[in-house]
Amino acid sequence: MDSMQDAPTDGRLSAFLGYNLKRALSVVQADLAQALAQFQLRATSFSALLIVVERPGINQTELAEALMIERSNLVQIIDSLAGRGLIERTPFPGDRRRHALMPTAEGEKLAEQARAVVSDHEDRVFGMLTPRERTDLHRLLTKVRSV
Amino acid sequence: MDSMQDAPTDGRLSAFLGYNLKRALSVVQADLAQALAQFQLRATSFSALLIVVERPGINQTELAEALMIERSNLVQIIDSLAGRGLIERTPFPGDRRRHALMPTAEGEKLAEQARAVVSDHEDRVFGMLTPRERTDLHRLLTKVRSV
DNA sequence: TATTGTTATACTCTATAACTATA
DNA sequence: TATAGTTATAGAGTATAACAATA
Repeated sequence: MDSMQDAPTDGRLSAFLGYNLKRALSVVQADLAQALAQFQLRATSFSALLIVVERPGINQTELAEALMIERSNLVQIIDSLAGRGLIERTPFPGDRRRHALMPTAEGEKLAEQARAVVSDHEDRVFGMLTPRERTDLHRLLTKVRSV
Repeated sequence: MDSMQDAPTDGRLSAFLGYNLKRALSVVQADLAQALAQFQLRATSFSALLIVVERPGINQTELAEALMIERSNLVQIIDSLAGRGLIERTPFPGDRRRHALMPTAEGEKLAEQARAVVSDHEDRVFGMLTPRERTDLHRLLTKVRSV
């Protein structure tokens, strides 16, 4: 059969989708980390910044839910972004427990620059896929993640 | 257009393939960890055991390369599997620096049981995909991971 | 009583440097 | 000099419990 694959060094593990998912992600993450280093952003702080720019006024509980991380682990990420003047914790109208997270002008500018760099990164690491394959992969991953 | 998606709470982040890759993997990993808990195996120790069963006599450097992890981080994984009598470090013929890793009978048995459980796990987390979609996803991930 | 943000803590995963014994 | 296995360590990611302020 010409659908036989060359035996990879990780053998039948390669038959598992989950294993290939992990190996693919590790390739992508390594390139992304390098791409974001110039902005001193990690993957999660980039994601957090992007959402604050897109949904100004969001609070930390909502942001943690959107990113699917713990509230407690978000604190230091917000601390870092706020410390660099990229976002601000402002009073939340009508509820003094909450902080309305707002991007600064500088934060919006950096978010846009970083977004372009991440777009280039995606073209790089997914460049071996045809446009059709990329939309297929996107659709399949979306299905899996929303189980 | 009916290809419009409902706006997800993570907004335009969802347009990035890498982000969906990460979210999909986190769903898969959570289910896998639960599935392997009954064997007191983690994802990586399961993978290591499977490869030793498949490639008896492999040494630690080769195993680390096959799993794409650091040799140093493999040591405790091997310690744990060996401590449970699932594999053994045996003398490597002709080179006393190396260990030839060999599965025990019990190790082979557990590997087979765990493999079946992981197969069920994959049917569970990828069950919303058609067989065709699953092979498509496998092919696309293999392309990405081998960049 | 419940929620928001926060602190502290612990566990896993990952990466690097340095050591030993062997080659 | 180089390689295989090992130890120690530090950074990052992740999860849980508990607290103060506020609702």
